Amino acid sequence: MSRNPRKNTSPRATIDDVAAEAGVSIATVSRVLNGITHKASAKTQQHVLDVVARLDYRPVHAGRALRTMRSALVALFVPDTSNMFYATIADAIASHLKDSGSSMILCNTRDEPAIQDRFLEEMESHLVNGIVLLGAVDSPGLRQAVANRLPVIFLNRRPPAGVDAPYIGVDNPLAGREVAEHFLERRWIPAGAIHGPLTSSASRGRYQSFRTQLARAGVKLEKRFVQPADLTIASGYQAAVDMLSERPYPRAIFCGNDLIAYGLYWRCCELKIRVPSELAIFGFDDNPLNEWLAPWLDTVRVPYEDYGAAVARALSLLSESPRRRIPREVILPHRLVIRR
Amino acid sequence: MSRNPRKNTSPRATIDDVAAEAGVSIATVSRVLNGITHKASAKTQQHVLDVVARLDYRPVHAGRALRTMRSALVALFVPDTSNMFYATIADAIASHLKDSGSSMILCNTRDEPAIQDRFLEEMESHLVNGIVLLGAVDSPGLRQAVANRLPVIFLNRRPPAGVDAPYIGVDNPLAGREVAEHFLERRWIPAGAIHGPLTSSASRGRYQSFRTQLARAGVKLEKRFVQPADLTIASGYQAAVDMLSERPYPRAIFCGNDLIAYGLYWRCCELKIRVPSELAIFGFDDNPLNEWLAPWLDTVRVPYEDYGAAVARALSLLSESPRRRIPREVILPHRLVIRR
DNA sequence: CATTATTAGGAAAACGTTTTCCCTGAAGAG
DNA sequence: CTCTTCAGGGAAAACGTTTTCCTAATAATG
Repeated sequence: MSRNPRKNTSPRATIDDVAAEAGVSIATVSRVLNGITHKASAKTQQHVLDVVARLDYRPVHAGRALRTMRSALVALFVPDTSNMFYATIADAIASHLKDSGSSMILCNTRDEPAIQDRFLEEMESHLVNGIVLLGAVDSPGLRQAVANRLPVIFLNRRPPAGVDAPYIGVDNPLAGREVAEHFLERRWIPAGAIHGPLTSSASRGRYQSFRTQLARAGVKLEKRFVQPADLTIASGYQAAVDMLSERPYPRAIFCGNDLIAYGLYWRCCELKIRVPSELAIFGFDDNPLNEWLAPWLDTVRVPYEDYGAAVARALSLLSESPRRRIPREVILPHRLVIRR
Repeated sequence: MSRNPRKNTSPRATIDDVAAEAGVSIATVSRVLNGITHKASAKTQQHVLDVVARLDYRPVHAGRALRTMRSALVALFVPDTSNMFYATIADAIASHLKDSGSSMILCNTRDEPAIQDRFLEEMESHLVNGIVLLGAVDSPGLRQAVANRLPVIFLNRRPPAGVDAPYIGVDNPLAGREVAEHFLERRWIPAGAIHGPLTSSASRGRYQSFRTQLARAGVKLEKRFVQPADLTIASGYQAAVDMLSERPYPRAIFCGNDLIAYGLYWRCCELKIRVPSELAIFGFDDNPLNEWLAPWLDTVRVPYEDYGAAVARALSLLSESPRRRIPREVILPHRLVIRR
């Protein structure tokens, strides 16, 4: 019978109300709701479910979390919310999480270690079931978190050296080589590159293997045709200003991501450089806006949609067997997108 | 002294550990951490804080939530995560929430009532401190939620008729009138419009007062120069295909938002219509990408940044005085952005 | 028939907080 | 000196779950 006979004043029914109304104990209600079928007869189960529906009972997560020390929450860390590429991945992940009953807390780290660490602490306090680091940056708190066995997953950027945690992403070095091959086929020489921060494994992998693959074919990147940039439009624009300060221009430029490519394109417009006939631009990510706003852009398509399922799968493995071996990395397929 | 002498095996310290270590009761620890200064001497407070720091203690939210029936969570409902306009607002809100110690759960409703209702139920179970509806859609669950006194706030779109809840947003009808005035000044006649779903108070307000203001000056919108669309690029493109199927074209078109304008622009490019000299395009929102990708677009700037503070403020009012009168609406200033 | 195994379910402990009482000692008022 | 007030702090209840034991009745086995 109900444990707590006090009448419930709030508009919401609790498990006690359900138990009282159904004439069973709260243990039974809990078990039925959690699908523990072998502890209650079919008749009882159905009866409880009926009462649950009638009272519109829904368990409060806090109670469950307190008992099980696991919440129905997953945190997604994103370095830049304004990048649609990340937004799309966030959406894919959120929709898969919803299928497994979890909600997603969004944390914008702005690529700053201090902010990331504050969020890591906060998410630990929330007992989140997973911390998905889309574009993590190295930080003391990150290493601490992994050491404390927090359920972290690295997305898109590999864990920093010495940190052992699962990784999901594309094969950046392979993609970089393929882009180089494309440059060579098209005789896009001299070639240039505006690469992202080399502290990021993704940016580094793309750029370095692009460069070495060209070198293998005897093509050197001129020093002034290589510029670093942050992964933003503004930064790409600035790099373009520097690189295109005098002629001759490179025949084509490989950019660390699509936003950099947007910035470069803007500068090309200002300089009346025709894209791609005069100067071709190659990006990375295949930002969903490209189709409409950047038909001039060749790029590497990263399979957003697949991220959602991959993350959901990794998280479920992580939670059901925190200590067992789970795949250390999942490599998703990319694809070069060449626009006419 | 400590209530629970059992040794804590987990890596994380609990309030019991802190109390034991500091030689005080858990009540005192709790009070110190919550800033109840008049229940502990300054010396005790400092001592407790020292121990808290030494043990790296951080309260588990679930315990607190269970006791207080309020979590440190706020839900943000968004109709379309892939719209950078919404992403930017989400970011502004999240960063203000973080300042007040809350985290943000992101819910993508896809503008569908059924999905919105599922999220509403889920968020109620999470005991969220606020549900911020950025672009709400009418639904049974929404009315239920307001009736149940859930802490909802309407952003950008007003609550549906008969629903009493606070609203934060711009003055859409005023903006629509101003755009009409601009059209008249520039002699942009004949004018056209691709408006968003008229079920949305925002889309309706913009479009209708644009139309009536033109009418007041004796300018009628021709029927074939008015098309409905969803607030997406693809839908804007489709509307443009229909509207521009034959000449003559309108001199300028007012779009329900910037994404529609992007779709329209794409069609103009296909048809070799010069923008804006031949056909001017006016959008709404001032998508952050415009600066770089859509220099041809005039638009209405909605003050993203102000949304964060306004929401944080409304939420704090809502939580500290759930029944007291709080402002029924907060109107933020907009501004016409006219690009050369 | 006597024993054992199984099924169905309940009582109560636990999870980590906050908060309501309550108590003690000391200071202040008369 | 007695009475009141107040500052400082503790014990324990409560929040809503899940889960570990435990028990009673029934079914299976010898």
